Amino acid sequence: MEVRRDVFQAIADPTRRQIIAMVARQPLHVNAIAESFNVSRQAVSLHVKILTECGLVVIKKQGRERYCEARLEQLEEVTTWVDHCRQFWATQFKALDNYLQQVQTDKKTKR
Amino acid sequence: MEVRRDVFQAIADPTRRQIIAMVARQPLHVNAIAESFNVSRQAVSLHVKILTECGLVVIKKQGRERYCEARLEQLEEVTTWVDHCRQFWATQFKALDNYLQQVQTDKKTKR
DNA sequence: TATATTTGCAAGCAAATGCTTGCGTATTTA
DNA sequence: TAAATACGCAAGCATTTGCTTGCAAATATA
Repeated sequence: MEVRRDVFQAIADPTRRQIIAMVARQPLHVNAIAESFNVSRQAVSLHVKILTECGLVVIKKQGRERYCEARLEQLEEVTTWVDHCRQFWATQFKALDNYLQQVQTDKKTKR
Repeated sequence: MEVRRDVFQAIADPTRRQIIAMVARQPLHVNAIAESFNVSRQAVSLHVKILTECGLVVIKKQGRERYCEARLEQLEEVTTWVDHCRQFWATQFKALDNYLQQVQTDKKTKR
């Protein structure tokens, strides 16, 4: 059974984020990606491997080259989590609003 | 000058994501957070510190307790990046669409 | 078929990460 | 004032991460 990589962890690395942004524009093979970075080809290759392991990138073999294509559906997990948190957050402030309004009403009633 | 922590790195850890989700619902002090986890108070304290360093959480002192409040504006950086990538991605497919449509048109013209 | 190119895999290593334990400090409570 | 509570800091340690170098496999080219 394959251990599913964590998408959040995958995008934590700035180099990997750059790679994702690059292949989102257009599919690229590993060497083409590596040319844009100062690290070795193997380092890039490893980053790509991590990205494929969490489904953010898929490899299409074409002869001896391997093209990396972005699969950004996986980023859904990230936006979903962010939205989730934001929703709670908004609710929290709404509750505060309600409370303040209540205080205001009480004041009026008292007066 | 303070070294700004990376938001992406901050949310890479599942424990920290949980902490963010918790304090997004309501402010909590460190011990209250720690009770929900199996790790030590100090471990949680360290996670909170990391979260404050990247601005996702602010500490409000109240007596001897320190309340952690969420500051989710910082998550903007994450959603912005995701949207950015998605936009390129969509453009890529649009380009493919245009190409296919062109091929189709050419066929018709030829015929 | 011999050589060049693209790539993955494995070993090794320094730095970062996440955790624990022990101790000190500030604040509250008895 | 003395004890309890909430918390940060620092040291120590195992694991993970990110990188490099060396080598082997697959495919293309001469």
